[in-house]
Amino acid sequence: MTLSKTKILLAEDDANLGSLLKSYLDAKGYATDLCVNGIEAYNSYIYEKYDILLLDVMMPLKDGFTLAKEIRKNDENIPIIFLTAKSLEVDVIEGFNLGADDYLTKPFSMEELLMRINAILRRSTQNKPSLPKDNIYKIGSFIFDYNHQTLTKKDVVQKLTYKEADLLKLLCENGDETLDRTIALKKIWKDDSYFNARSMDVYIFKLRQLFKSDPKIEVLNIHGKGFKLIIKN
Amino acid sequence: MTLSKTKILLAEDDANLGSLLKSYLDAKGYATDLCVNGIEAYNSYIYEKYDILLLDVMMPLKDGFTLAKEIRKNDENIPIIFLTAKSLEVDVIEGFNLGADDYLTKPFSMEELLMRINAILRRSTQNKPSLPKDNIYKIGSFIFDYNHQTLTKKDVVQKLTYKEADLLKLLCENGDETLDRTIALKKIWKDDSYFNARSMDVYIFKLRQLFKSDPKIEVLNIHGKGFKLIIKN
DNA sequence: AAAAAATGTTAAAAAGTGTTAATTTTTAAA
DNA sequence: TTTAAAAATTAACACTTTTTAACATTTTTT
Repeated sequence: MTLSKTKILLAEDDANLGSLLKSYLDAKGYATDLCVNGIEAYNSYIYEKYDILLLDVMMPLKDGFTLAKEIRKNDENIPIIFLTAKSLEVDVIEGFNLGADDYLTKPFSMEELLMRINAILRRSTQNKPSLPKDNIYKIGSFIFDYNHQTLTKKDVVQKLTYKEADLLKLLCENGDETLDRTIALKKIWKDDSYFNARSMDVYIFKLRQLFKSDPKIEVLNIHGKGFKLIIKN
Repeated sequence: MTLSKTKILLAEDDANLGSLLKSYLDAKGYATDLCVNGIEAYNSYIYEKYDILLLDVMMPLKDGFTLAKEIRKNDENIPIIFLTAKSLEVDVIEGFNLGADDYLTKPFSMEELLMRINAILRRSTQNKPSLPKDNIYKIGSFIFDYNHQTLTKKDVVQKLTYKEADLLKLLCENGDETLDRTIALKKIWKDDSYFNARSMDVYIFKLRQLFKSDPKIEVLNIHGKGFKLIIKN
């Protein structure tokens, strides 16, 4: 399963900064389209579906504010971050009045930009159509319902404990990627220590017990990294 | 009808800046609680329900980052803006890693702060369940009226005790989030002790008894954390 | 190949919760 | 003010979940 990447539209007329940002963001796993002026950016926006827009305010042909105004006519909701060298108060206010989610003044660190992008995406993608999260996963011949903490096979309902359910959910969410030990420990146990790690190993064992009736399901250990849930067919 | 205001928790040890911000925000229609140190802010957080937290990073007794870490254990989702005089890169990164939504470096204009608060609230309140009218909640086939302390099914009216009603209200307010034991104990019993915790367990049992005629309603225990009211469909 | 590190497995200890009933405290009626 | 009823707390015991400990096995490093 290939998870589709988050799409970013970057409108920046400074070629150096633009390509630097694009390659940084792409390296971080995003799919970034770089446009060098407002017209080009608008065309890209029309033809592609983006998750977030990074707009330079001062650009040739069409400035960032005008561009944002046009885009907002189509989409009230798409996240926008303005990037600008100007730090005049009035501009910041105007930016936010256009429904901006953030307003960064150059120079900024790329890492901070990344953090801010993620902070916004965290909120904007969780409110997507699938609003009430079902949290129901199909695992081989089993149905795993996280909200009700149950694992069902045919008509046999198995009640899961909180930790079992949490760990299984993390494994499910990771698809065929490896779930890192440290990530799981921080998310579920809130702390990555020796004993918590051993506790997690016990839970991995318990999950394997739960699934042992279905030989197609395997909780694979990646030595020194973590675990991966694979469903053979 | 009095529309309830958006509640802001402002933790700022500089008394001048603090009261300036509070009066500005209050004038803009928010209900702002000002705390002058991290401990006080944590207590306010426990006892009140806020829509957004503005945390100074450097505060006496407990710094903003530590405070945020503790709060995040209870609520992964509540919006947090850090306010700080430090502009060191590493702090910004740490702030966002704690799940911050924004990070403002002093001095900032109050208008910009307001804009940033609104930009975040716009996204975070989108998926909030609409507030119940007059403290009346629909729970599966039951109607729970907090003001009258009654639980009604069809035409059968059950009178609830104070503690039953208080606890049920907290569970309802939490939606499908887990109601933390410690939070419930501090809010209802005013003190988190062993015996109060056992008392609360007895009340959980009583609530389950009240709902046992509707198998779709479940008061789920999250081991070591608290309880969660879920309505199956 | 031996040592070290990581993981698998099982069992016991510790912590937390469910349930019932007795006791104490509070409330409201006489 | 006294007293019965209701509400809340405390106690007791059963049970569940999680952690810790111990030892076996596998994988990686030296």
